[in-house]
Parts: sequence; C-alpha cells; structure tokens
Amino acid sequence: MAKRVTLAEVAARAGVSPITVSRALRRPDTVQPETRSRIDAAVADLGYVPDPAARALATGRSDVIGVLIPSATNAVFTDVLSGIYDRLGESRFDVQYGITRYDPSTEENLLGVFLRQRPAGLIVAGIDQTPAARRLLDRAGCPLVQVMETGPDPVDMMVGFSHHDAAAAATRHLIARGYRRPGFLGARMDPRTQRRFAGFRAEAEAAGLYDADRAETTDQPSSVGRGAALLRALLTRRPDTDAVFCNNDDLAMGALFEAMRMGVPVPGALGICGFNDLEMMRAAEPPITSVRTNRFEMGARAAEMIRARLDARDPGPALVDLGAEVQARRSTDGPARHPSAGQ
Amino acid sequence: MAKRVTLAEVAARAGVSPITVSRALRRPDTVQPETRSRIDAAVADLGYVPDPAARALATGRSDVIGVLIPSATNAVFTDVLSGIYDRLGESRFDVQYGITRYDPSTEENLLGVFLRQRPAGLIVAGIDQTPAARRLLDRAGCPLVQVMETGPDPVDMMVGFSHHDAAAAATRHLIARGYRRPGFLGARMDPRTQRRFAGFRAEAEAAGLYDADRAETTDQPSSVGRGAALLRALLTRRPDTDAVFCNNDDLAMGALFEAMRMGVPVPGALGICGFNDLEMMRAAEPPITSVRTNRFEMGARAAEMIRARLDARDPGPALVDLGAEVQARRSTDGPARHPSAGQ
DNA sequence: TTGTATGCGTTATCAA
DNA sequence: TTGATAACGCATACAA
Repeated sequence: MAKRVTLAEVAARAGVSPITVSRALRRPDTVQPETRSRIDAAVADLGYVPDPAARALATGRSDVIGVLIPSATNAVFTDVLSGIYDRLGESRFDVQYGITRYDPSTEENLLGVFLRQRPAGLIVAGIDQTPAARRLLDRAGCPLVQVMETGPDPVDMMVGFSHHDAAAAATRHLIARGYRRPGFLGARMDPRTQRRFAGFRAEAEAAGLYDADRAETTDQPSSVGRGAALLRALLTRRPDTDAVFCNNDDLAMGALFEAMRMGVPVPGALGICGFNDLEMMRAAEPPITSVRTNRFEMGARAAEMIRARLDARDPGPALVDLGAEVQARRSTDGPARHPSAGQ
Repeated sequence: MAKRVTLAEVAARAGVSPITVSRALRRPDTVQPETRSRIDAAVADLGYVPDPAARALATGRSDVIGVLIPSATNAVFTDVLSGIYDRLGESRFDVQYGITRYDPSTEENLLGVFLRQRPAGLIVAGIDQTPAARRLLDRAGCPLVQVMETGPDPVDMMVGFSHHDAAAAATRHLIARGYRRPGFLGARMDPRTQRRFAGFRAEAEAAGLYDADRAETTDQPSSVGRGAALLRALLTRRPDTDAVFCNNDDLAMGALFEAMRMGVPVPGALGICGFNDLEMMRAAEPPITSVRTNRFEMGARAAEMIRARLDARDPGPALVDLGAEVQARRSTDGPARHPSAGQ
C-alpha cells in the first residue's frame, strides 16, 4: 500500500507553501510562471494526485456527477449512459450511477446517497419523481438534467422528447399504410409507457379506429418472450387485428417470432411496429419498423449542459427536444390486397 | 441549500460527545442502550446523515466499490452489474462504474481514478490487464474480484468460467448433433473471444472437422447486423458449411435472420449456436441453442465475496468457477436426412 | 462505557 | 504574488 503523496510534500520539494501548490494546480494563471514550473516539476517527480475526499471536505463539493436510471440492463438506458460517458469520460468528473429498478422509493434513497456527496451535477431519467424526490431535487444545489422525456415544469434542465407524440406518429404511420384494426402491446406499463399508450390511443381515436379490446398489456417487465405471449393472447382474443404498435423493440421482436410460429404473414396479415429502433430491428427478417429515439445524443447533451454550467459557460436552452422519427421498414408495408392470400 | 447537520450537533442535542455518537452509529453494541436511544432520537430529529468525504478523509478509506467493465451497452456486462447491484444496492457501499471500452489504457486510467479514492473494494472484468494495470491492482490494498472468466494467477479473488471450455462444449454439441462442417462467426475478437475461438478450434480439430477457412471474423463490434453479414460472407465462400458457432447471441440472431433471407433452412441445412443465452434466444423461431453463462450470479458472488472480506467473514474459495451449460434448442436439431428436402 | 486530543489533505480567508 | 491560520466533519489512539 503506497503511502499517499500530499500537497505538503510537493510544497516542501518546490520550496513554497502548500496553498501555493494548490493554487498552481487549480488556477495556474494566479502564480508566477517560474514558481509554477518548479511546482509542476515537483508534482511530476513525486507523482502527486489530489485526494478527492480531502478536496470534497474542504470545498463542500465533490467531482461526482450522479446518474439515476431505472435499469442497467435495458438497452434504452445503457445507450444514454454511453452518451454521458462519451462527454464525461475524459473530464475531471467521476460518473456514479444509481439504478432505481423503476421503484420510486429506491429513487428517493439513491437521491439521498448522491446528495450527501454534494455532487457536481445530477442526471436523472424521467419526469415522474415522487413529491419527496422532487423536493430533494429542488434543493440539490447543483446543475440537474432530466433526460428521456420532455414535459412541463422542469426542475432545472431537460433533454428528451415527447413519448406521447412519438407513439402518435407511429400510429399515424400504421394507419397511413392501410392498417385499420391496430392493437397495442405493452409491458411494464410505467409512466413513460402509459404516455406512449395514450399517444397510440389518441391517434387511433382520431381516426375512428380505436378499440380498447385490442390493447394487450402486462405489468411484468418486457422481454422478447413477453412480446410473443402478448401477441398470441391478442390474436387469440381478436384474430382480426391487423397491426400492433409495440411498447418497445423487444416486444416487437417477440411479436414477429410469434407471428412466424402462428403462420401469420408480416406485413401482409399483420403489421408490426416497435419503439426505440434498436440495432436489431434493421437486421431482422423482415426488417421491423420502429421509432428512432436519440438516446446516445440525449446523454451526450445532458452531460454537455452540465459541464457548461459548471464551467460557467452558456448551456444553451434549458429544454431540449430531440424528437423521434418513425423508421419505416418492411414489417409495416401494409396489409395484403387479398387477405386470404396470406394464408 | 440546507446546511449540513454534523455529528457535533447531534452530540449536543443528545448530551454526549461527538465520538460517542460516531460509535453509536458504527458499532451500536459498544454504547450503553440508554445513551444509544438518546442518540438515535437526536439523529432522527435532526435528520443527520454522515458526510462520506469526511469519513473517507479520516479513515483513509471510502465506501466506494469500483467496477470496471468494457462496455455498458453489452447485455453480458449489464447482467453482471445487475448481480452486483442486487447484493450491494442496499448496503452502505456506493457502487461506481468505469467503462474501459475494451481499451487497456483507458482501463489503466480508470483504475487510477478509482484507486485514488481508496475504494473499499474493486471488481474488474477479465484477466487481460496490462502489466501496468496489474501492478496497480497488486497494490490496490482492498478486496478485489476478477469476474467473467477464470484463469491462472488471480490478483486476489476470481469468479467466472472457462470461455475455452464453454466454447468447446458448444462445439461438441454441434458435432454430436451430426453437423460435420462447422464454422465460426466472430466479432470484436478481444481476448475472451479469442479464447472461445480457441475452444471451438480445439474441439473441431479433435474431431478432425476443423477447417480454418470456415472461420469468419472481424474486429468490428458485434451486432445482429454484423452476424447477418458474417454468415452471408461465410456461406458465399463456403456454401457447404452446415453449422455455425457464434461468438455471441447477437451474431447468432443475425445469422438466423440471414439464413431466412437466403432461404437456408435452420436447423436442417444450417445449425446455429450462440453464446451467453440471452433471453431472446429462447423466444426466437426457431429457438436458438446457446451457452448459458451465469452472468447475474457472477456479479452477485463477486459482490458477496467482497462484502464478506470487508466484514471479516469467510469469503469462501478465492476462485469460483460458475461453469457454463449448453442450452440445446431447435436451431441445432441436426442436419436434415435428405439435404435437398430442405429447399 | 465514555471522553480528550489530534490528525486526515485540502481550500477559504485574510494578511503580508 | 505568496503565505499563515483556520476550518471542513469524522475517526483513531489513548486516557479516564
């Protein structure tokens, strides 16, 4: 266990006082060039690295940037993490993650864990914090970005898109392609999912095509297998359903496989649309239509906004809407002219 | 910004000295029950929470458990994270992640970042650290677990499995099912992947069925699309290949889709085996054979071993081999008796 | 069982 | 431009 090199030792070697070394490191322009070079040499010789705990104690601030997401296994969030990491990996900041498991009280706890470290910044997924969590955030005293979603009443900054509108766009796409009996497949049914469902419903109702009986949902986590099960349940109950908008891509992939198993031609007898546009959607056979959400970019922008604020630069607009675009692919090419030909 | 409540204030309210409060919190059995209850009340009244920085400075130890993984988007690692989180989420420890991007020098840097925080424990993926990183690890001065893989010469503790042997088992399975011209699909080709390839090769050679020309690999990251491309390249070059062992499940999924596109029946004309057994393999059509690796369990065990050591409990064996099992599914049911029937 | 003195490595404040 | 002093909040070592 190597003994730690301290500021005092560097100072002794450079023939200055500790505080001067401290200054030379943090604001080089405030010390004479020649003393600075002596100090730099001493730092290099001794291999000095600052102690983050001591710094945090003295300043009342850490270099931790806390990130709160619901799941570490859902590709949706890991892509956001990649974006964050891309902009923060090389910086002086340490990124620390917390996983809420979609559980509001876990989120409150983790917020507490982060806050007591006096983080330099905070990135939290979503806009559905509990009132208690909201109060904590309001008093966080550091730059804060809510990601994944846009909405009213941001705590501080926000970067995301409207899940409602994105789902509505996907539904419009299905209808435009000629599907007339669209259904909805949903798992987990957390608030974001609910808003997507609302977008689907609003659009279908506007077209006079909404049928509550074609919504097949579960509170269970989503998975490919779950998508298969949901589709089978839906088609068993309502065999004439001619398209499904899926809550996410896992469900869509499962729906595709189940359609294969059931001998239901896609897209001729059933159109399938996913959400998030994971890489596999493009590679599937048939390729699956999905809604592209700019997840990496969301993380990257959030990280940049925080850095800008910490460096006292202009972070730009406090609310950034990155939008979402329907990526039309073969799985929603439209119903076959002669439905029976599909068999 | 709420002013921080300190130990001293709690002490004043409880009518004891700060150190007694400190003790009451950390080792309740060392203080009189009645003073303890007074202290507990004061803590609750004031909403006291310890300052991690101050504690770290005083003890020369933080409560951070550092986790180093190559990628945050690869499901293989996120499952390990889930396991770690499962055992550490409720504890007093803060998990902090670092992403190496499969880059050894990034790994060294991150190790430095962690080490200067004097972490309580460290979990690192793999056994392929650079000599410099290895030296850092040797001097980490905290419990350390290498996960994902077993191998000789552990730094401290280790929990994983033999990628070579797991790949060999998968290859044996293909051969046992009757495939005689097996190929290999590989992406990224990092050291772990190389060892899987070596396992495939060793087993194929042992059966006299190895053909170097049936290995289709790329240094690019793996993806479903990449799997499709690799299969097409392989079948174009060597159309008589009758099975593929894929480096991972993404590639296997892509291979399945590409086989569909090419009109190659699976498993009759082509057997497909993946690696990791992600959930989607079971849900595919046909369901895809894969090698189950116990990723969640690896993370969970690693976390437990570290906690045991920190609590001065017996962590059990320093080297844990969790094995890996072939999950046989329809995609490797064996070649069709009459190959032409497959068309 | 509880308390006193002291130190952890850094930075803020004020003075020189 | 540089330095002396005093925190920051907690825990260790030792004493009572």
